[in-house]
Amino acid sequence: MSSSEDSDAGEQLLRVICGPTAAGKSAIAMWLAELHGCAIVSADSRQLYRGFDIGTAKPTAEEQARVPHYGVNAADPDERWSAARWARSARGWIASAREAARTPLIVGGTGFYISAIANPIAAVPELNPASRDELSTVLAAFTTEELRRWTTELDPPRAHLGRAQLVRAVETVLLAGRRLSDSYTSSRQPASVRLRYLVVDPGRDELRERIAERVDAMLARGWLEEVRQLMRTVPREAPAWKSTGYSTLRDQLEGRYTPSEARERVIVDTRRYAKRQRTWFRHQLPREQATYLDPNDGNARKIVEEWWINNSQ
RNA sequence: GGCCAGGUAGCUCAGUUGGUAGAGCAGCGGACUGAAAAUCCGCGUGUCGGCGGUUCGAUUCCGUCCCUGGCCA
Repeated sequence: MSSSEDSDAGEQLLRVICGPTAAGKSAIAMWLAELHGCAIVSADSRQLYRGFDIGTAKPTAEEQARVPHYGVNAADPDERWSAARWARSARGWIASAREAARTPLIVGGTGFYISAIANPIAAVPELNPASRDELSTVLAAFTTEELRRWTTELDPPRAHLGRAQLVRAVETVLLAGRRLSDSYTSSRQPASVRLRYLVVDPGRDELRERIAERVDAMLARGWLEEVRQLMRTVPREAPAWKSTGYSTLRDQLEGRYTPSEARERVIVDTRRYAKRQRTWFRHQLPREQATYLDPNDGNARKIVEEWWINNSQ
């Protein structure tokens, strides 16, 4: 098949396969990709990082040989990425796929990144990196409650958010003299692409089992050894270490957990991550753009095929 | 079979000198505009092993039965 069905209509239509971790997105994506000659664009904030392979469930070399993948191994472990940066890159990957006559298929669990394709992250004031580093050292000493009170004064619409957001709101006001929330309201731009989501979700109980099985499979494939290697080359504070499980296995290797404690911890952390993802996909997606799929549904294949056809421009 | 210890939330346990109970972990719900596998906000979800008795009132006291662990036979 060719990508001509999707090319040059005024607005791009993009198919997205998303859903919580371990839901079975990849299997469906690989099937569709081989059937329709797609390239897969990984929308995953962790598969980005080189060297973090087993624990991030990266597509295998064999899968990457069968279907071209973008967005995998695109960053060094100590690089700090962002939704805006990812969306910018993704536009390039999508264009490359089309140039290669392949239909781009976005696949991944990082909903925030995906939504940034359709709703570009607002342009915000550039902050001087040196001042920002200096300020964040100072802010690190404040409790979250203190930062929240401060944000209530400086940028009220941001005051209900989490610590990471509070810090950024305060930094922006202090260093740029502007409220972040003002940037959002003033720079609303019309979406340049239309997304059609297939949300893969087998449900809480099934997910629970799949997560435990997958963590065990990852450990059996040498995840611990991978972490041991990474500890030699990747700085302790590198963003890639925030990937679920990695710092726990590092703790195990440093003797702070027994193997069974670490395994349990990783499974629980993964479950919590999946829960947050499910909440996100339940509420943050435009309802009319989303099709929800239980991969164990007897009609799953048919639903996927219909979803593909109905979103062919 | 006898003796001892124990049976309270999904798990590990605390507690009530009689007024239907609370911690940790697990779990559930939610937020999300340049860290998003991040960062935060909210919520005890319970036949206090069963059945009788005493009592205005029993998870608590008494009896009995069941279950678990240990010791002795």
